[in-house]
Amino acid sequence: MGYLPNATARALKTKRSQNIGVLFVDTTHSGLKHEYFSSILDSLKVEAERLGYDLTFISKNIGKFSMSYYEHTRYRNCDGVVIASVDFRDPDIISLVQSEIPTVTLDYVFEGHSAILSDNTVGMTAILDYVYAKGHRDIALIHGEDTEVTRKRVESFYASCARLGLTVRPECVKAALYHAPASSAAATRELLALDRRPTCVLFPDDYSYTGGMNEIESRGLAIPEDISVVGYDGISLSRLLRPRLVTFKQDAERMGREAASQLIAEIEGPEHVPARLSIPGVLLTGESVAEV
Amino acid sequence: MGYLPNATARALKTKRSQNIGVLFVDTTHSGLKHEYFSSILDSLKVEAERLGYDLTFISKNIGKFSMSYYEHTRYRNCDGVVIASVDFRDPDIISLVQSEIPTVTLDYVFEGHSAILSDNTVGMTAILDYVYAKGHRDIALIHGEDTEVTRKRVESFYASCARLGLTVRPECVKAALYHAPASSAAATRELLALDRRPTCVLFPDDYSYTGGMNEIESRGLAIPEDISVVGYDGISLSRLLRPRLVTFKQDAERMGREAASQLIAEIEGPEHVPARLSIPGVLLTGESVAEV
DNA sequence: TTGTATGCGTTATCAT
DNA sequence: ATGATAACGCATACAA
Repeated sequence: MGYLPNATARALKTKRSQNIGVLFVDTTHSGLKHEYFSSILDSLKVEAERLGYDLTFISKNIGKFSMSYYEHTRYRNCDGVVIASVDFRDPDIISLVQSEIPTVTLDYVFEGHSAILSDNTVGMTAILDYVYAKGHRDIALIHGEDTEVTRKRVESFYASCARLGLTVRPECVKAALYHAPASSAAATRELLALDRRPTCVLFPDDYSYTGGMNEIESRGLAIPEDISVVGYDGISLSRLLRPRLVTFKQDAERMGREAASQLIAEIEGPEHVPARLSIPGVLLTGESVAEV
Repeated sequence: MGYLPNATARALKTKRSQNIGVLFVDTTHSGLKHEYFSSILDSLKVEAERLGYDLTFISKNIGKFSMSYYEHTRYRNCDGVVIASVDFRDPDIISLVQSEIPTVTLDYVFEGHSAILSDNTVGMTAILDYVYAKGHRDIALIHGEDTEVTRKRVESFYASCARLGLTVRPECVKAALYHAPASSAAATRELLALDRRPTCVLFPDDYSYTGGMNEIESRGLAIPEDISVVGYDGISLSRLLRPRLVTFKQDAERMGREAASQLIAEIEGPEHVPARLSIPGVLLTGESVAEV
């Protein structure tokens, strides 16, 4: 009969807000535009709402006042925080994680805290097995900036090459930035200028690949006839490019869902033990890798 | 010295939460994955935070309890709500807008309330002028589901054709769904089956176009040699497809920013008069429209 | 079972 | 100016 509960008053009393903080920092100002992250956010939202929680974005600055993430989380009384797409070495992030507030990180592990991980080791292994089976023996890698994800993929790249008996030429491993086509374009330019061109190039992600794609095509080279390429992420773009891009699809939808349920389990049952979930992906084939 | 303000207690006292509700309902479960909307959300977030407000998602159900949008907004004590990507004829939306809570809608006008509008009339006009200049006289339109945006575009399509002296064949205007490649694929199939094939097809949006693209290519037809195509939105995908898609870019970044500043102006100054902002876009050219 | 006081952390008001 | 106090709306603990 017209009565409306008031979450504010309830939260003040119970110390529980039924509200989850979300940390999506647009490092490169592409946080939410990256389909991998927007998919995670989407499923995170759906699952959190299903379990009775709302989502609030947590930022460093609220107006003129600058707060730490921890302070902002406390300020908003969030019961827990999902941390994704940030610099995990930021002391501010570290102190949030080490506080009393339950946290779940995506694609990064803090010892003793829950983490949802895309299996980058398996992903890179699957890619190398695929291109090896296609006959490639001289494979270049363009990797993203130095993060835990990158380290996993690079390690797996070297390990797989060793297992397959491939020698990796140092000049064929280039550093670039994630989700930045121009950066991968520059790395591609260097690879194409080598005396002996690799037969296949692995890109940091599907979107970055488009920078390399333009670079290759503008030189009059054909994909995959002249050079083979592989992406990472498996976003819808990879299905729409021609030739269709071989890539490793990360199950972003499941990652968001698991992050929500894991965090809420921790909020509601403090005895709940932190878990480390590795979410499997799947190799998507296409026409971007030639048989050699 | 370790003192932390508590937004909950402050909100309880002041009736102001410095928190803005966001309504992004995944009608087709693609809400946040649509680059147009994720761009809006991104810039909305940045601007709101700059002005000292946080963002909380508002949904219909919070756990087992089902609430109206209005109830949910009150429950969370939101100072205002940004409404995007929803069914604006939903009575629940209408009662939220008609309540005492300040609202700003995107791409829809409620009389007496603020709205941020992408200029669909100008967009469609620009497209028709462009394809007319390229020599096309037999143009087909695949439009999205019945919304205000669609109505604007369809009206502008007919008006532009009339102005240019083009006759529109009824069988060349097809209904499909936004952001649903399969739906546009079906419409494309019907158009291709016509005795007299139109020389140019306008799609509901860039992403939907990919459904039509596959349909056209699978018939062995070439774009734009056999048939010309135009998208809408100007998302990054449109710059990456080959041939590059002619499309009308909506300034999503500015729309999000204006929505935030407009809503906050209204929250902070109740005397603030509701505004109707039309945000201009720009035609992006490509190679998807042939000279005929 | 049903009802009534107390306090959560703020801000605003009032008296000093 | 400075400091004490009531009230915001709810949940909880306790009394009836």
